[in-house]
Amino acid sequence: MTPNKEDFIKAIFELGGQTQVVTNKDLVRTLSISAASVTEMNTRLLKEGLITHLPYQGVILTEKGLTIANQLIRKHRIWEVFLAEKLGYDWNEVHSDADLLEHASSDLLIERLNIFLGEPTFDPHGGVIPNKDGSIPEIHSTPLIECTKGVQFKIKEVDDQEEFLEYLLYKKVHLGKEYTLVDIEPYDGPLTLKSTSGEETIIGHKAAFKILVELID
Amino acid sequence: MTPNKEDFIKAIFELGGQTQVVTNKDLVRTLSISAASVTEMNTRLLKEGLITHLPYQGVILTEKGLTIANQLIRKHRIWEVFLAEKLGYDWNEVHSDADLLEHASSDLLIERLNIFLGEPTFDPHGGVIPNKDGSIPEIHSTPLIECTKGVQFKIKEVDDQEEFLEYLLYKKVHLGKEYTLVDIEPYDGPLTLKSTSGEETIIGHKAAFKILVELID
DNA sequence: AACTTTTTTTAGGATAGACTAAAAATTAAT
DNA sequence: ATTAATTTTTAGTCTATCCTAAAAAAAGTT
Ligand SMILES: [Mn+2]
Ligand SMILES: [Mn+2]
Ligand SMILES: [Mn+2]
Ligand SMILES: [Mn+2]
Repeated sequence: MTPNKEDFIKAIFELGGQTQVVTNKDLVRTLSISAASVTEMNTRLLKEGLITHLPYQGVILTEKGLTIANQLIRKHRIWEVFLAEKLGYDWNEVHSDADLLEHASSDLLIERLNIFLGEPTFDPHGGVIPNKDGSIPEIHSTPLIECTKGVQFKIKEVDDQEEFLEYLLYKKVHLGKEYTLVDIEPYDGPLTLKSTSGEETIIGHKAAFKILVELID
Repeated sequence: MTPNKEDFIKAIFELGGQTQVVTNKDLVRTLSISAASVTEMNTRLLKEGLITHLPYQGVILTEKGLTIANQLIRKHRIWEVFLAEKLGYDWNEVHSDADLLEHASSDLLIERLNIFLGEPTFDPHGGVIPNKDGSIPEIHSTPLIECTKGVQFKIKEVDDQEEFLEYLLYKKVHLGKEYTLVDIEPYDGPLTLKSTSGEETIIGHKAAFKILVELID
């Protein structure tokens, strides 16, 4: 296993490759490599039994590939917790360093780091940290976009694109914060949130897809 | 710069390449690669102006190469401090993980980690941590082998080969510990040390080359 | 159904790194 | 001074990863 293969498998997973066929096009866009390189990498991973390949359609992860993806994500997210909690990174800064460190971490290192961090369950974006064996703890949260006017909720997880995190930082939206959804405009209009302390925040319709919340009874 | 090049330059430095010519043979032994691969890497580094090459003799680091070596050693040693102090590694365990992490560390990460660790001066083996700009703080210690019978000293630095560190762990020799050199046998014989608490430790002649001490007046 | 656009694959190359085997140069030993 | 042993270099391959350009297949449009 090499860093490139690991990142490739992780990309397939993040594009839904556990359940759906992921197209070469998507991987070209995500990894910023040529279409030819994607075809090549597919061939390699197929030979190693990490993916199933449907010619001219795309790829799906095998059980083996899925385990590798989740173990890499475990490393990535544990490093993110370290960077955020111990080194004072903001949540929009952690991604690129964790993306390198994840490939330079022995299993022993990760386990010791995990203990040092107090065996966290979530990364700084609310992403759940997979178990050592590659399995994933069950989580129970709803996309904000599916909420109806009037409900109360708590922020549980957000998309980890750097620009989106900067946007949330600007909007003062962070994990654990509680709001009431006071308004949601039709025709893909904006959402108005009101925090427990009374400030109102307006966020765009598309942002509401990238925020997962837990409803408060 | 790639991990391989970095490690190669570091190896040249550790073999004395700042001042002496380092032979291909030495690099073959240190890096466990073929002689042909050493010649090849020499050609590459020469082209980049990181080394001076004397055909059929060996290589010396240029200023540029030296800076890269010291900056890599800085990263390596800062990681070693982290592994030992925060994750509970013994001093014989830190090397291999630090050897990977050093290549996956942005400058920003290292500076933040350095601050988190309290800007340490030495690594767990007493090796001095180079400055950010690649310069090296002056240090003042003597090889134990050069000490004479009767002197008192404090352990300042030890060779960082894994087996040697295990040996020292077994002999209960650690950084900062103070001893009196009660006996040193002629004909490359053993040395007898007596700690302040009274225990006597006998160590081999060759081990005394790998231990640096500071004399206590 | 035929034409156009998009996507995937193939073909042909490039670079970094590492290997073995053979040739050339240097050093050591008669 | 030869010969022998060691070390370095060259030549020829290999794998992983990336690329561009062209061909083939699939999807979209009239
Ligand atoms: Mn990565
Ligand atoms: Mn994350
Ligand atoms: Mn290294
Ligand atoms: Mn060290």
